[in-house]
Amino acid sequence: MTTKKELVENETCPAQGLLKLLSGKWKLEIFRLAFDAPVRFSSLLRQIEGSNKQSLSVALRELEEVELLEKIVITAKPLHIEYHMTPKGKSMVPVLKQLENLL
Amino acid sequence: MTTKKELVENETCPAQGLLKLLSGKWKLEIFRLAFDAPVRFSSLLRQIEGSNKQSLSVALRELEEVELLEKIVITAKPLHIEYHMTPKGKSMVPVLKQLENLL
DNA sequence: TTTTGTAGTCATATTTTTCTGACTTATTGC
DNA sequence: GCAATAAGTCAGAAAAATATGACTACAAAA
Repeated sequence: MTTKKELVENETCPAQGLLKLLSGKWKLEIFRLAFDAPVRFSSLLRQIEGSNKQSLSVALRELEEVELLEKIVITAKPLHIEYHMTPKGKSMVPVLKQLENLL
Repeated sequence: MTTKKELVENETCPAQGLLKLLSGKWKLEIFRLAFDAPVRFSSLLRQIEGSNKQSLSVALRELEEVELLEKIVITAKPLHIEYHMTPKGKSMVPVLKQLENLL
């Protein structure tokens, strides 16, 4: 059995794991949209042009696995699913902003 | 003609470009080693196990292009080449460290 | 002068990531 | 009941990233 911690410890560079959390063609964009408001599968598919079901599906699952997003089933009116940014996700935002300012 | 700035502005998410600077299998490790001391092609090839000439060559060129490393020809004794971390590179280090602490 | 070390390039494989299109299950609106 | 929307899965195709092995050019050492 391989835990998340072991995976990170196997990395030669500690930041590598962190960078990986957001590596992938669509993850960062999904993440940014989720910062503004909870996101939904079907609207992401429409909003993010050039994206596709499969890739978004994988990206959302992985963002969930690393606990940057949380999947929530809304059992109201038109019953749907939302992905919310977690506290861990929120904690990354200021660091990412710093990165932006560096360029 | 496409400038670096245009490329960045085409990104939907501003941090995307930044994350890309260090995306790739070996870049972050090269970058970390270059923080400790200037690095050389042949020693990287020995130090970074699992790596190969081609990939290191490409990674070094790209790190140079985005101005995180600078290539310097040492015309002394055994005439060789060193890659030095630039001020821009150095400025990223504390942000990367913050990222590490986030996990 | 033949070998060794450094710093690569080039063409070609192999691997990994991403995309496409068909299909599924459940709910809701008409 | 019938079509539409939401949220996917799956197999296979295409594209992008990495790796391999052969080769080059130059300098220095034996």
